[in-house]
Amino acid sequence: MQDLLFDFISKYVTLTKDEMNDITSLDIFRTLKKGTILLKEGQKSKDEYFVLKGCIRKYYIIDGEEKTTAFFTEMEALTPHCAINNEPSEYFISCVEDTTLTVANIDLGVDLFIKIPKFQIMCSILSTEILAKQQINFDEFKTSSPEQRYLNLLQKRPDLIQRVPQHQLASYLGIKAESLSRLKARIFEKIKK
Amino acid sequence: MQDLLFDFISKYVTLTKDEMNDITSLDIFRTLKKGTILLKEGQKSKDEYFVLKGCIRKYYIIDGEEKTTAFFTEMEALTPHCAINNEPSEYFISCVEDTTLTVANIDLGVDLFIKIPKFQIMCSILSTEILAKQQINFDEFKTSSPEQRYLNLLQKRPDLIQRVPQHQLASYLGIKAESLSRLKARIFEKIKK
DNA sequence: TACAATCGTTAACTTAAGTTAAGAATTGAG
DNA sequence: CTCAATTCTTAACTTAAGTTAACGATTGTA
Repeated sequence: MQDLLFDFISKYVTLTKDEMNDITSLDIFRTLKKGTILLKEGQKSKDEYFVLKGCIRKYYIIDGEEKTTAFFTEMEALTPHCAINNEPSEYFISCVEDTTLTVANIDLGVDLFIKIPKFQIMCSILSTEILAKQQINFDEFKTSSPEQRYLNLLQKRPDLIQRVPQHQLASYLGIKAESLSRLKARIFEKIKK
Repeated sequence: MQDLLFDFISKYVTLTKDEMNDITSLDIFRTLKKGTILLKEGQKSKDEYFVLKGCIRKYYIIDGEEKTTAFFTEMEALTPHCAINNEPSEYFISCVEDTTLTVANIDLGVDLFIKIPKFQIMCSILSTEILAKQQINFDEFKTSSPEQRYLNLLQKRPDLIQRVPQHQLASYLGIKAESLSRLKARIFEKIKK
């Protein structure tokens, strides 16, 4: 399982055997059951997550309703806002499936930067990449209808539609579960003709 | 006008007189007329912008229609996607008002990093800040209705509503201009009661 | 100043999302 | 295996956004 992490890292920087051992000895790998809550609203935590296998989701509870705003699957990283600003979290993070991930305290990350300076390079590349992706996602979301968003998701992350409960997917698309059902039926009608 | 830039920088790092002179001598300040187009779809450019006074907007043309996805006002920076990936731009950038900004080639930015290493620190702080803001904005957008988005904007960026054409504001809120007019009338009705 | 273009609003009508409720299918726990 | 909870879909109705068109106000330009 750790190999998944090292394969990922190797795309950005080359680690020595010693450095890999340093990382392994940190004991940051966790396997969690579906439904496990990693972070709750109001909670302070400095943990960052990197998904190796499985899927986690970020959601708000607004007026008693869950609003899912993001999913993170294999090789995706999530640094909760509260880990940066040290304020109580405004959202929840939980496992959509049984999930294996790394849980790294953000301060421990800083230690690593000292021990393995090339990690800084990787992180600055990664954060640029994530920001760019984020901006494109936001633009696409703003400029398209729920139906277009669904079709777009079908192209870009077809796996998500299969592995995620539909009511979570609906709020991820900015609509209600009932609307998603109708929307899918509508699309299916069009294809049939 | 340059003082605005140095005031901004001073929040992150302290520059010496020499360093300030280095920056001034780069001749990166531009004042542009309302309506000036900084970047067109399909164009390749390595320029990054930092608004000192005025307002610029980023928009797509989709099926012949302008879709505005972002505004940048005083002390906000915009690095177009094409400046990073060196692909033709997918969107336009133009001046909403007469605008003074810095235009810096991204390669020139790299030179600066070598000449003034502390700029790297500032940039990594800035990119973390921007990513965090971006994520919160996206979450707010996803979890709220057009009406809530408008009310939210009224709280957070009341100036935008005044200085920006309503049809541009509408697409920024993810709706059509006519819907924005109705939405405002609706809100006004509620307040009147 | 005069004329054209752009802009903002209103109205009537269409389409799709929100709401409420119900029921079938699936999942999970005991 | 069984029962309860969760999930997904469908339906009927409401609300709001999209569409098309018109019109007055504002802006920019010749």
